[in-house]
Amino acid sequence: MRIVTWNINSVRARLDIVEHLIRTHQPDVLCLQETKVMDPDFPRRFFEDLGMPHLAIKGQKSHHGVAIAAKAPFAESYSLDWCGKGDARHIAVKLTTGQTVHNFYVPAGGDEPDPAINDKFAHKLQFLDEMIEWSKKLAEPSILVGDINVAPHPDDVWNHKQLLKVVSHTPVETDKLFTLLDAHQWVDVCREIVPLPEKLYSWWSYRSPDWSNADKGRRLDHVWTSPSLKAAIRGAKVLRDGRGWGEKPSDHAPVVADFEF
DNA sequence: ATGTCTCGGTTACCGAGA
Repeated sequence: MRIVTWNINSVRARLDIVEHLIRTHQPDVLCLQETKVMDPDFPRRFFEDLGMPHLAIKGQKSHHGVAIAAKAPFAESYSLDWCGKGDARHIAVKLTTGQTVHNFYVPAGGDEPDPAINDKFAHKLQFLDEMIEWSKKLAEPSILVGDINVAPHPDDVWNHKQLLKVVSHTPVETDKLFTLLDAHQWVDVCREIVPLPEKLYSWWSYRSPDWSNADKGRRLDHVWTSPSLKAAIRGAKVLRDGRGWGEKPSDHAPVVADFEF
């Protein structure tokens, strides 16, 4: 079972590289974030034609939006609301093999890491708090993927010291992420395969010219599993090359995880 | 402070969000 997560930064603007990902890496379950499309306009036919006709989508106009496409049917699917905002940041599917896949797009949090003056940062912290409470009560076996918008470890960013005051790597965010990991004893799948202190990133800003050479990356995209699924992990990798696919790449690379089930 | 993208509203650019 191959599960891939990718922040696509508008699915309709990047159908060419979504097709490339599906053809070259053959995910069984593809989780997308920032689809930026309302549900009636989602390119269903495109995924059907590529052999992934089973879709669970939660979109809204212009911003956010999540989707799961799969080769095989789901047992069920649903979306949860976070922070009472009614926005499109979560979609879940229960696989017929028994595991539930939760696909998240956590708020980015704006520029200023101070909840007193930045509502977007306050929203991000509240969102993570709700994920912590939810994780405490969550049933196994679960898989959590998506753009969490936090790079937890010093080796998840290109320069730990320089990023301590930059939203995505501030202590208040990384502390919450470790509390969140603890809340379900989540297994950080990529770090099982690529252990610390090796550097590992999944996002490189559009604003950094020559992104690959500069390599000012951050690991914002994650795949976590319940403890009971740890023995089923068979591999994981960030498709770094994916950051450069197409004429107009996403600023995120796809993350691939393989399981024996 | 800057850099660069997408989307949508009102246009052949601009503001917001990331």
